[in-house]
Amino acid sequence: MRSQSEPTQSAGKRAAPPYEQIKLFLKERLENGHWTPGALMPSEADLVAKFAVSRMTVNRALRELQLEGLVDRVQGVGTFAAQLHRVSSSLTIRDIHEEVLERGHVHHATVHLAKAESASATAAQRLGVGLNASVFHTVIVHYENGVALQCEDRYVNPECAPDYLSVDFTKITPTHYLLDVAPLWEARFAVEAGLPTAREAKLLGLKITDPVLIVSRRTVNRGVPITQARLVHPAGRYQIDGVFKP
Amino acid sequence: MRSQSEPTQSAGKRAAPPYEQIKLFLKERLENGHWTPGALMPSEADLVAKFAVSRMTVNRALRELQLEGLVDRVQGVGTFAAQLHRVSSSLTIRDIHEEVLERGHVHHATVHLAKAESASATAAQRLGVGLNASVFHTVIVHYENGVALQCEDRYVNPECAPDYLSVDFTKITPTHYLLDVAPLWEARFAVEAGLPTAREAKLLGLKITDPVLIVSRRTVNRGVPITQARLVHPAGRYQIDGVFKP
DNA sequence: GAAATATACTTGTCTAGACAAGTTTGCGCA
DNA sequence: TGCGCAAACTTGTCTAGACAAGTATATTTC
Repeated sequence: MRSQSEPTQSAGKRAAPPYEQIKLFLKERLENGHWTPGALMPSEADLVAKFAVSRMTVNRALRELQLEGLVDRVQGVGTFAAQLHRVSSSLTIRDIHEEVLERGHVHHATVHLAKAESASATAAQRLGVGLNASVFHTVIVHYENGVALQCEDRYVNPECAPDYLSVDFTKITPTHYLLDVAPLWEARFAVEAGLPTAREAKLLGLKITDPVLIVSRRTVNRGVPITQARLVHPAGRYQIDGVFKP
Repeated sequence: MRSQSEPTQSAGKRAAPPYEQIKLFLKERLENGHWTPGALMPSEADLVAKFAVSRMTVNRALRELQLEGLVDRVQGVGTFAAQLHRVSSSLTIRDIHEEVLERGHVHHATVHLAKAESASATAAQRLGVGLNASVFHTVIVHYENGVALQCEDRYVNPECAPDYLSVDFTKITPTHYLLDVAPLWEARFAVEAGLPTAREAKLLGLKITDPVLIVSRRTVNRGVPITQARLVHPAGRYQIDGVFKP
């Protein structure tokens, strides 16, 4: 017969493995403030005794909480409840198509430019290639339920995606396509406010004095630039959201 | 004598433990494209043989790569190189003081409002408390090297931080203070472009037609609202950056 | 040739040690 | 009373199994 604190099995659906039950127990204690940030938590030995499991099982639970940023561990000292500021302020920028679908809305795109060019100084600087290098350049507008949501101005390195220009970007986003053909290993991006260019204003149905949210993103693999995109969104029509709840 | 592929120890500094060496080996192979996303990677048994370690050691390496989003694992099938789009698009919003210091610059703050109020409809809605509930309200401008960078308009729940108004916010940021006294467990935030209010424009030295980057952030613990902040940044003076490189 | 079954392979998870390494606490001695 | 050392506690990491559970492959049977 298992002790009261021993990881148990419920009727019907399979119970979570003991290491997950221990994680959940500790998470709940953290959530209800039993240990405020900086507070010392029970040692591995304590938890081994409490849950009647092996130390490796307890260790896995604690290490995963540590990797999730919920606890801090110091060799020889102990395990402490963590302050959650850093982990609670993370957010993820999504592919526009996926984002719109997740809202239960309809995404469509119109292609306004798709051609090979010699890189201008701006293009070269944005993509990280040499002046006059051959680059692919697309300008696409994305809509949610018929409303312009994003103007995507993108340069692509032909070396990484030679067939880029033959793709129908009314059916698949460049982001999605490039994921398949040009896997990334590094990315840099920035989020800022600004004003649209005249062209962007026109494509988005804005005045050039209307504020926009600009996400710039550049991806690289093995030192080779893959793509650089400038994603422009009308203020009031688009925001990036984040939620944190362990 | 250790085999060629056995985790080894280098002269001088202590070698990484075997599980970390295996992670590094696999990361390097992933980085150089040896396995492109979706490709099947060696099984745990293969890696056990290759590195002459126990299966638990290999398992830990793979599981941590999985938690970092670099590989996908399917029980009974195998381990696969992951597509990195989602994990590569994450970024973290920092405390302004810490961010400025990290750039090697000087941060200072001026306090323009710090008082207890009855929550207006706007304040109540923003913080998630009842209309006319007592709330603390501060308006603070943060500078980097003397240049206004952020106007912070914040409401705080007195229940969570009763001594909030007695704090000198020219010496510590509200974010930092609240971290200590009112640990969070949940957070919601949004990043968008917009225009400043007349007051924000004045405090930031802007015209009300100048675009701004607005970060809204609300934190909660055990269902109780802690704080809500509207952080307004002049376009051109501030951006949120992210870098991804496993 | 298809279906059923067995076998093999793979990940998921656990145990019960073990030793390394770091830190804290307690004890003995000057 | 303070210092040095030993003991105890704690996390870091590893081993060598073991069994569970999922999937893929091979074999057997109809």
